[in-house]
Amino acid sequence: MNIARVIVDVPTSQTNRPFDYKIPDSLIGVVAPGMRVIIPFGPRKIMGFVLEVTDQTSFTRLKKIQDVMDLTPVLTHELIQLGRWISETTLCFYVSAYQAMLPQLLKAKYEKELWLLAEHEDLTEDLERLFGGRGVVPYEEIEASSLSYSQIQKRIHEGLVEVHYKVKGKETKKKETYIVPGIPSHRLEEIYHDTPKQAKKQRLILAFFIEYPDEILQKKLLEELKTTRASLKPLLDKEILKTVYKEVYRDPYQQREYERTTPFPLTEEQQEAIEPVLASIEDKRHVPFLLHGVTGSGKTEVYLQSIQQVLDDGREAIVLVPEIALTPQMVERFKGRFGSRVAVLHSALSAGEKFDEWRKIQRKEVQVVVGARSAIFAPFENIGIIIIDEEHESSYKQEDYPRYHARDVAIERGKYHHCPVVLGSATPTLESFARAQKDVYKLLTLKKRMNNASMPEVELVDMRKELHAGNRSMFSIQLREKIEDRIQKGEQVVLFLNRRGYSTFVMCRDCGEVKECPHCDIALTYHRKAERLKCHYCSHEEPMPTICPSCESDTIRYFGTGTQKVEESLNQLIPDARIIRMDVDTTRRKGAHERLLTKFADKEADILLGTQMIAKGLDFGNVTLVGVLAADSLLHLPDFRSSEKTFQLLTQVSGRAGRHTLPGEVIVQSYTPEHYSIEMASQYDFESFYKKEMKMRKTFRYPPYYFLTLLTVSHPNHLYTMDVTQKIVQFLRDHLSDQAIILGPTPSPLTRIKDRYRYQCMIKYRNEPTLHKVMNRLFQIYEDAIQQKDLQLTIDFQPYQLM
DNA sequence: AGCACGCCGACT
DNA sequence: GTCGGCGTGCTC
Repeated sequence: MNIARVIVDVPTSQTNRPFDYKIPDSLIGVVAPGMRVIIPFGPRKIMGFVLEVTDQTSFTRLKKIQDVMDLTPVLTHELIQLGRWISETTLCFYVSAYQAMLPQLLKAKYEKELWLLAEHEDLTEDLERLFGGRGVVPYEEIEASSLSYSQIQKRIHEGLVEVHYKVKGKETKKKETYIVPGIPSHRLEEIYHDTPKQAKKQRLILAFFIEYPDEILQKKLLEELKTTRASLKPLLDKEILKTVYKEVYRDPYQQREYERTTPFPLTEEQQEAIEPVLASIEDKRHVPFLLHGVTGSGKTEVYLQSIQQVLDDGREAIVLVPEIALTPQMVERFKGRFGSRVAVLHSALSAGEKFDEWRKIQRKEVQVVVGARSAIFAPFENIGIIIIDEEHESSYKQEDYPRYHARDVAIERGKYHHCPVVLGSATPTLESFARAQKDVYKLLTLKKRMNNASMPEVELVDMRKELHAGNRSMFSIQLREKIEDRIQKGEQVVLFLNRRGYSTFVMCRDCGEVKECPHCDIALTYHRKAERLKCHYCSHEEPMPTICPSCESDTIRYFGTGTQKVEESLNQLIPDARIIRMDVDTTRRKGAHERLLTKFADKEADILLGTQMIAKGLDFGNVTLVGVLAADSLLHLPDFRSSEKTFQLLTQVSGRAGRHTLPGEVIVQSYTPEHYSIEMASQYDFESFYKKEMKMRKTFRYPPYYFLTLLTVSHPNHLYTMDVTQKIVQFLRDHLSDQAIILGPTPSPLTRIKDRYRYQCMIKYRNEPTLHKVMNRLFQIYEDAIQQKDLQLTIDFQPYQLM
C-alpha cells in the first residue's frame, strides 16, 4: 500500500483525473485518503488531494509524494465521494469541488523562487545585480529588475541559477505559549534553594511553580510576577521549565454570554410536525421533509428540539440559514440552547475565524453547525439531521463554480447518513412544494402563529392614484399618517425598500442620455458620498459629470430611489423621526450590522429603513407597522421567477410586524397592486398563489414542469460570440431528443460585462438522460478555443439567476 | 496552469 | 545563420 491516487491542483480538463504517486517510506502510514499533499508535477511542485491509497498502478515509474500538508485528512471518505458527485452533476473539475468544501485558508498558494547555484566569482553582472549578495530571490523580482525572463532562462541552462517551487497553505493555527514545570515539584524546591539570592526573579518564578505546578499562559505568568522573558529564559534553557504550545481558536462569539434557554412546550401543531422528524431520526431513515410554516409559527423551536434528539443520540446536526438572516439574533437562539456545542460559519468571519470554526467541527468538538451555504460541507461523520431554513432563498445556489445548490447537496448527504433533511419556509419554492404534493418530500404544515397572534393586516396602496391625486412623494398619505401615529405611540416602524431595479442612475434631462459603463451594457450607479459613478459588475468608476457628455447640457441629474434618498425625504416629511438606515453602505464595517440592530432593539430609533437585509429573521416586539415602498420593483425583471420572488419577499417582510403582543399592520405601496403575486401575498394565500403560478409555469413550460439548463457563451468579439452560440445551438438540436426545447441564441440580459459579449441558449426539458454527456462533448469540442482563444462557456443546470 | 519542444519569420 | 514568436502536447 505505497501508492496514492491524487487529484492535482490544476483546474483544466486535461488534468481532471487522478495521478498516481509513490508514497515514500517515511510517509507510509501517514498519507491517507482526504489529505492534502505536496507533489512534483512536471517541473514544479503543487498541492493535490489524496483520493485513495492502493498498491496498484499501471505506471512503471512513479514520482514520490514530497510531503503531506495535513496531519489528519481534511476530507472524509464521504466528502471525497460527494466531491465527485458535485463535479459530475455540475460539470466542474474535481479539484474545484474539493476546494469548495474547505475553508479558504486551506487553499494552497504557490511561490516561485530563484536560487543561486554558482560561486560569486562566476556570476555574470546581471545576476550580481539581481541577487545583490542574497542566495534566494522571489521570482517576481525578475520583473522589477532589468533582466528579461529569457535571459534568466539562459542562466538556468548555464546552471548558474535554479527555479524552486514552494507550496504554501499549511494549517495556520493560532497558538498560545504556556509554561509548565519540566521536573517534579520536589526537585523544584531543591533548585529553588540552590538558586543564588541575587537571581530574585528566577526565585520568584520557581516559588510560583512550587505553589502552583500547573501550566500557565506565559503572558499571564509574566504579568503576574511583573517580570519579562529575560528571567524566564535561563530556567527554560536549563529545562527546569518547559514551554507548551496550545492551539487557540479565534472565536468571535467567545466574549459573549448566552442566556441559556430550555425547550418550550410545543403547540399541538408543532407536536404534529415534529413527530415524523423525530421518528426518522430514531429509525435512521433518510426522509426529506418540507416544513411549510407561516412566519412566526415557531419553525425554529421545531428545529431546536429535533436537534436535541440528534445530540442525545450522539450524532451531529447541520443547520443552514441564508447569509442575510445569519444575524446575532439567530445565532443566539442556537448558542442559547446548545452553548459551546455550536460552531457558526458565515461570510462575515475573517478567514482565520472561519478556519477555526471549521477545525472545531473537524475535531468533533462541536456537534451543531449553523451557517450559510458552504456549511453544508461541514466535515461531520455522523450526521443525524440537516436543516435548511428559508428553503426558498436563492443564496443557497452558488452562482459561480461549482454551481451547486445546497439543497441538493443536503439531500445527497442525507442519503449517505440515513438522516432526515428538513426544508423549512413560509414561502417554499414551487419546485419544493410541487415535490411535496407528489410526496417526494413529506409535507409538514404550521398554519398558526405562536401566542395565537394573527397575521398582520395588509393594506395595498395604489401609487398611481396617489400620483393622480397630486402626491408626488414616495410616501402615500396612508403610510405617512400611520408612521406619525406609531411614533406618537412610541411604537416602531420597519420600512422596506427593494433596491434591485431601483438603483440611482444618471440621466440628462435634455437629451435623455443615460450614463453607462464603458465595459458593460449597464447604467452606472451614482454614489453620493464619493460623488462618483460606479459600475456594479466590473469595478469601473468615474467622477459624476457636470455637463452631459453628449449634448453638453448642464441638466444632467441622478434618478431612482436609494435608501439614502428615502431617508432624506423622510427627514423632511417627519423631522422628529429617528431613523436607522441599513444598507450596504452603513453595514460594511465589521459588526455594524449588529450594532444598528441592537440600537433599534433598544428603541433608540423609531424607524428601521433598509433593503433585503431587513426582510429576514428579525424579531422586534415593538414593531407594529411595516411599510413596503415599492412592492413591484422586482416584478419587472426579466426572470420567470419574478412573481414568485415578489410573493416571497412581501410575505417575509409582512411577517416582521406584530410578532408578540402588539398587533401589527402592513402597508404595501405598488404601481400594480392588482398583480396576483401582490394581491395574494397581502392575503397570505400561499395555496392560491401556488395554484395560479403553477398554471403559468405549465403554460410557459418553466420549472417545476420543465427543467432548465442555461448555457452562456462569452468572448470579447461580438460576432464570434454569436457565431459560436449559433453552432452550439445547432449541435444541441442535433444531439438532444426532439422533446427538448432549445431557445437561442439570444443575447444575455446583460449583453456585455467587462468588455466581453455574452450570448445564451436555454434548454427546457423534461427528461434528457444524455444531457450531461452532450454537455461534456460540447466542452471537448470547444476545449481548444477555450484555452487559446479566450472563449468562455458556462453551463448552469437549474439556474436561479438568468442574467 | 506552466513549461518544453518545435517549427516559422526578421534580425545581428 | 540565430533569436524569439507562439501553436502543441504533457504532466503520475
